[in-house]
Amino acid sequence: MEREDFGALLAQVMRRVMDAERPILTAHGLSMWAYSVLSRLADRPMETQQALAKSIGYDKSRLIALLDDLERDGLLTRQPDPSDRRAHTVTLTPAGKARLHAAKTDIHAMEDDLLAPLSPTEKRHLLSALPRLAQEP
Amino acid sequence: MEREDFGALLAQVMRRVMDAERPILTAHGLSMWAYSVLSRLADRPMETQQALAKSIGYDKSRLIALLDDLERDGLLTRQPDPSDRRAHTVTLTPAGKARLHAAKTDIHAMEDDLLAPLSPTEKRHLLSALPRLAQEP
DNA sequence: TATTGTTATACTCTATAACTATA
DNA sequence: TATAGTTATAGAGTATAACAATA
Repeated sequence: MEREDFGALLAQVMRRVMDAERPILTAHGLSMWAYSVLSRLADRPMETQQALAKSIGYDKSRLIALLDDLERDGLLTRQPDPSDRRAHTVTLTPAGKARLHAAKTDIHAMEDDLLAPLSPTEKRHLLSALPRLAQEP
Repeated sequence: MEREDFGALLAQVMRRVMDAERPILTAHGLSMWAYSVLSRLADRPMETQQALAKSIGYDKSRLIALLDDLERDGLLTRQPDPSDRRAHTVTLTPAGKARLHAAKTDIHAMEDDLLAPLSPTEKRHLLSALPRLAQEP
């Protein structure tokens, strides 16, 4: 086998990143999925919970309990859409933004540490290549 | 938030790769973990099952049933180490090597496809950077 | 006593299908 | 009828502890 699997390499790096991320998120009172939800809502509110679930690759039924917790903690709000009262718009609260920002700061510091072995050029190439690989062509 | 999380990017790419890998492995009669075991054994046999479990990030207790299946299918053998009869050396059979090679060929083709949007330089940088990020410093 | 492979068991995560309320 | 959110439940995946054989 001439070359190592790209997927296997990704998995190994992923494992390292997640192992380093878990304690940071725990310290901020967030699970991995909670962090994923808050991150997704940082840019703009989501019109429906279903769209939110799909965009982070989560199941709409599992999302309920997660949103319940985050809402109870005051990190986000669910508001029925006036034009379609079945749908709920999910919005980050100021407290949610603050919590996210605090966690993200620590995570970025950890990631910078992890990426330190790379040269600036490599780092730049990596961070420019990954987004293109992430989305369907 | 100035930049996207490295971890989030990795997760997205990982999701794409795994979605593309699953049907290929199924076609070759392998689960993700089975493929991981065979890949790990490709270079050289493992002296103990415990070492094998650790090196692929799996649980030693869960490994049992997986090895049972792979052994029953004739893809690998477990042999008690003569010097320590508690330990079992796990070795790939010719059939195991053939199955792995067939699967790996298809997976590499899929990966080449997935990496196609990158320039040769980017691809080279990526495949050289990941192994260094994969291992602890 | 400690370790390897193994088994049993409990726990978490995930997917599926059904229910309600709106449309 | 179809869809958004929700609930309930079954199944897969995972972790933990305990056991027998060997060191």
